[in-house]
Parts: sequence; C-alpha cells; structure tokens
Amino acid sequence: MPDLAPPLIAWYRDNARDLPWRREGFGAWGTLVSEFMLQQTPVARVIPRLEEWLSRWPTPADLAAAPPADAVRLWANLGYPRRALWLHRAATEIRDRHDGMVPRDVDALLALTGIGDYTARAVAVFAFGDRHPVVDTNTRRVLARAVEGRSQPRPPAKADLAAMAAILPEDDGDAAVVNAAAMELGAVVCTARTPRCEACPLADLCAWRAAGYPDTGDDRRKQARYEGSDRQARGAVLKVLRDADGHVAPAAAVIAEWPDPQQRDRAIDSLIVDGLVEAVDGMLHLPR
DNA sequence: AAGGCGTGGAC
DNA sequence: TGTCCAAGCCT
Repeated sequence: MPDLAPPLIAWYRDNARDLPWRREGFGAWGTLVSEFMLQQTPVARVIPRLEEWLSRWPTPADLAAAPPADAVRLWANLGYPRRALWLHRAATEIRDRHDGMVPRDVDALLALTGIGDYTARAVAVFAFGDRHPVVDTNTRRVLARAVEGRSQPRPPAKADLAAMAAILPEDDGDAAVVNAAAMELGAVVCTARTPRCEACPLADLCAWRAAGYPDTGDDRRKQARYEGSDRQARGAVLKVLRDADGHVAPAAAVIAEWPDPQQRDRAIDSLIVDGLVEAVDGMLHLPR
C-alpha cells in the first residue's frame, strides 16, 4: 500500500481552511464544543453559534452553572438539539469528575455524555496533540476511494480506526496533521457527490482512480424522509418553546395547527422522555 | 444493531 | 420538485 501521509501533509500545509478551532491556543473546551456542534452539521452553520457559545460560557463550569434551557436556546437552529443537552451534561460531568478540566484520556472522554469514537479522539488529537486515529465521514470516504478503490465507503465500523491507524506517521504532530488532512481532503476535494479529482494530492496513488472510477454501490443506511416525520413535529414543538422566551406554552397551543394531533402528542412525549421538554400542569417549558 | 434523531443548502 | 448530504451518538 502506498504511503498517503507525505502528500496529505504537504497538501494540508498549503490548503487547510482557516477555521476558528484551528487557531493557535484555541483550547480544549473550544475544541470539545466545536466537535459537538460539527456532529452532522455543516461548518458554515457552526461557526457563528460556536463564537456565541464560547463567549457566553468560556469554561465547562460556566455552562454547567447555566440552566439546560439556556443551552437549548443558544443551540438555536443547529439541529439535533439533544446535542445541546448532552453538551450541558458533559460540562457537568467535567466539572464534577475532572475538576472542570477537559480530560485528555480517550477513555475518560468516551465516558462523557454525547462523546463517541470520533469526538473522543478528535479532542485527544486536535486539542492535546496525542497520537490516535480520528475517523469521520470524510476520512471514511477518502480511505474507501484511495485505498479500497470504492466509490463510497461501507457503513461505519470499528475496523475503520485500524484502517486510519495504518496510515499514521510515528510522530505525534505529523499524525495529527494526517488526521486533519484526511478530513479536510474529504470535505473540500474528495467530496461525496462531485469529487474534484484533478485537484487531489492523492490522485497518483488513488485505487479508485486507477480502477477507472467504478460505481461500487452504496450500502450505507439512508436517512428517513423528513417531511411529515415525527422529527419534523419535534422540531416544530421545540422551536415554539425556544421562541417562548422563558414563558411556558399550553400543550394544546403548541403547533395547534399540526395536521396530525396524535403525531404532535407523540412528539411532545418523546421530547419529555429525552429531557428536552418538561411538563407541569399541562404547561410545557424547556428544562430548568 | 438497526433505527431514531433537525435543519437547511445544493443540485 | 424531491433527494442527497453534512467533523455522530444513543438505545
């Protein structure tokens, strides 16, 4: 297998985007918050919310001291609002278990609410400079094409970590750059739909290109339809409560015009189960 | 382990 | 238009 690290490192040095979390001394808390926000959410939508969030809650203890409702409100339209709740819980856990300091150890990070294989290693590598494989959807696509010769990656699997580890250089700093470079390449060149292969630093080494860009299929699971879904109903309920500015809203008045009342009630119930909504005497509000 | 979970831009 | 996609995690 060709060594992908040198061309990735050289390309990243000249082509990395200037993003807030790549600034010198951005801090582990900032990195952690950015990674939560970036889970399934585009960079351009994250940046303004991130600045606002860190300005308001500069440390985990600051966030832990705030009501969860404030976190859900500031999360605004980033989507998947459970992440706001999970980030608030993680901040509380960091305060209570780690003296308010973001832990450096991968297992300690994995034990925090809302942190999985990707986020734990992203923090350990990008905030602390340690040597671990970091695998996100971009990395999976780059490896699938360059190494396996596939047009799209297989569904995420634990084996992905070993595949990334196999191309990491020995040096911690170089390994961190290769992790970042694989993600960056997947984000701006080796994209899902219209890859810019003419601008790819791995073109000469790419197994997919060598094979003539075959369509090898895509067995990843597809997103469920959003229009008419419970998720859409949940989103509508939560938007009303976010905009209620601290006041509670009668359950019946929340999206009263929703076409399917049973679905509306089901959405409210599931939001309560998730802890995103609290009900008192039939009145709803964000969690205090 | 397979499915649930937001939101909006691009094509 | 509808479909795809976006630095995943949880149960």
